[in-house]
Amino acid sequence: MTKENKLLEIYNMLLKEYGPQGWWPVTPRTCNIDPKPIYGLKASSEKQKLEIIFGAVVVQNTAWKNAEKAIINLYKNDLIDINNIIKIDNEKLSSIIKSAGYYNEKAKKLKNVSLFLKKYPIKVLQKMDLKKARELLLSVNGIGPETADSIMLYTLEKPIFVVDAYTKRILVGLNLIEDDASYDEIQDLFMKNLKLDVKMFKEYHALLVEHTKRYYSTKPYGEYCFLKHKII
DNA sequence: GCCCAGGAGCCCG
DNA sequence: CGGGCTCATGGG
Repeated sequence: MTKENKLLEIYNMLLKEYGPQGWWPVTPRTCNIDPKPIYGLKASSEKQKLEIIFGAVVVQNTAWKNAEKAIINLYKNDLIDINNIIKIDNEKLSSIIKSAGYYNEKAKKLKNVSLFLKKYPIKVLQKMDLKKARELLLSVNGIGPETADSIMLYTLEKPIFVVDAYTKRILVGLNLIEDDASYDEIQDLFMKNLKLDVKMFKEYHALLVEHTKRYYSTKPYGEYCFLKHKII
């Protein structure tokens, strides 16, 4: 099987096994009393798009449940708002996102991102050339490759494949890449062998995360991974 | 007590 | 350019 076919086959099998994941979870527009990010919604409002961007920062190297609490707390304090984030003092912001861990760092990051978005609003980034938008995002202190690509894919809806530690772990497990493969290398593998499809890229990344939770979170990684027997 | 979670920046050779 | 260190809470 070619790599192209393998990558597509993996996607189809994961989708069949787990069903659509509906990433990225966002709080419904009308739900302001008891905010909670829900899977399977379309981020239609500007606030929902901003929630995804802030969420991408807050969830860095953190369990989603811990990040989710922080996002809900931001929401309740009317901080899914660029200007309010810029206004609030670091110490107070830190305490609000405490549950997500690295709260001092992440408070600074949220401010950096907000200042950036004031200069380059979401709508402006959306119209921009794909490579240019990614480059600008990466220039923000606190936005690395995975966070930039998550924003590109889930907020700006650009056809970029999001790579994370899990993606690599699974691909190494299936002997599709070497364990020293770089971020860009892995991203190229997906983007050069698959149709550039935003909807599919969103699902694929989410499915890989789900697959990791089941088969690649405890060593030895991928021991009972059902893909191993089917992907040759 | 340990390990890990939907990473990134900085420093150092 | 790459490896090691730091940032930190909460659940298993």
